Amino acid sequence: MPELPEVEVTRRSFAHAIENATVQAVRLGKPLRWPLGCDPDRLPGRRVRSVGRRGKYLLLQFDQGVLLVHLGMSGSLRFAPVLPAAGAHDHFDLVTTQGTLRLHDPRRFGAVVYVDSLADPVAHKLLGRLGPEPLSDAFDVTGFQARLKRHQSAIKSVLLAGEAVVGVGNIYASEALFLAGIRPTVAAARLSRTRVARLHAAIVKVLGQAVELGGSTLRDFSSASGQAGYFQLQTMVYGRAGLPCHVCASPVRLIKQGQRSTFYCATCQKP
DNA sequence: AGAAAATCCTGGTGGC
DNA sequence: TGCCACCAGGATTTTC
Repeated sequence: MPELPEVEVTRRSFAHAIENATVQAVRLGKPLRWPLGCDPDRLPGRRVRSVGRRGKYLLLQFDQGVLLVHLGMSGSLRFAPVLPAAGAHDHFDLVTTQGTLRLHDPRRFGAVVYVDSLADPVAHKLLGRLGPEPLSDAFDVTGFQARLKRHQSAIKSVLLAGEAVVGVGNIYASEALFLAGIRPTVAAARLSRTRVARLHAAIVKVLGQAVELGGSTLRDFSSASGQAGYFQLQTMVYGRAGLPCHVCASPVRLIKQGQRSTFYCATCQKP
């Protein structure tokens, strides 16, 4: 399940290789979350300028227009000079002079959307409400606390919503809250400045570390070059319900928050 | 208005 | 072994 680190690892794994390539063809498979938003025949001839990222969206910047790619829950990208024939779950191919970029996504929660520019209303609808990037200077304690103050709901749910900070998904939300010693059920607005600072540091640390380690393979994540990630070897609480906490040995608890699983240690994480 | 629930989808798993 | 109910979850849409 790709969260920000997986998306960033994917970006780094093919950004350089696809830069300056010219699009030759587009192949569409089954429908994804949203329609492409343009006639696929408009894309051949365009040149790939760069591959950026905003939250969990990859941004393929052409000399004219931008392709937004979201991996959803089960999506992964491959980029190689030659790829085998498309399988049942390969729903998008961008064939270029330097290789083919392919989206493989069994559950089809992912999306590939074309916009003429990031100022386009469609792009604004998808990207406009996103909070600051956690691994950039735009993510600071003061601003983070100000945004948390606006939400009375549980801090775990607020992190997932992506308005206070973008890119923290279900796995890393549990992990960051454990690192910060904060109970996931605490109302976001009630966190003290000290605890917000701890959470801020924890998010930066856990996401940064996950990027360094190549993302998570809790399901079957691999980068666009096929390299698996290693983060799953080091989760402190996620997926460890009933197992002893690595710090204090009390059993890790599992609760549901907004239909999502949350893992925490009742001893290490204070309400 | 803000928060919770429903929704999309399919592979994997556990029970019988 | 087969069948089935159920779970996983990002982000939008709908309901409360």
